[in-house]
Amino acid sequence: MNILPCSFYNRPTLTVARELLGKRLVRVEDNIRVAGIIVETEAYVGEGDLACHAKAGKTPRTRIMYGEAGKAYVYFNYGLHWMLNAVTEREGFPAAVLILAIRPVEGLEIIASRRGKQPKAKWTDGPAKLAQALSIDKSFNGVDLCTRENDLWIERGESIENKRVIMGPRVGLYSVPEPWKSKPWRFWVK
DNA sequence: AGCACGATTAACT
DNA sequence: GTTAATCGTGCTC
Repeated sequence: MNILPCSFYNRPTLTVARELLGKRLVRVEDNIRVAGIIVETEAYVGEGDLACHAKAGKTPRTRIMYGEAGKAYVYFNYGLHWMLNAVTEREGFPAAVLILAIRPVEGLEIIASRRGKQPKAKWTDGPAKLAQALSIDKSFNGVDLCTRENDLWIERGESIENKRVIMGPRVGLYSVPEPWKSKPWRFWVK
């Protein structure tokens, strides 16, 4: 079985964010695989991280992040967009890894049908773009990513050497105070 | 019940 | 570089 087990996610969030690079995000629609290699992630770590939604504590929205590692946390933003996260760390500690970008490798026709108005390089190079390309919305909030049952999981993929990995500040955190705004908790493949 | 704002995107100039 | 699109969430009254 190539699917990453829940134990993969039940570790420090920064470690999971780094190791998700090169893994294969898989979505199954009508028995057709739509998938891509993860090339960019960000870590959101606990109530103390003022960039993390869990800064507001346990609410209906953040409830999933307090649950078991290996669940999907999907939320709606800017009144338009869905974002996919993987919940990390032990139950009770709210943390997750946001999947920011993938490189499409399977189901290219389906992706093109949803993203074809844009050039290929921009099909899945943002969190809301890949959610649209893989048809991920609120119905996936809270689903288990560690099984084949929910038509959404993450598999082993490519090995990414450290020298190909760049770390930098997370994006889009306009009103987040320092030092959280500048924490180098974004990881991407060169 | 009302309000300000957001882990973005695409289409502008 | 700037900006509209668009609504759920969490906070205040």
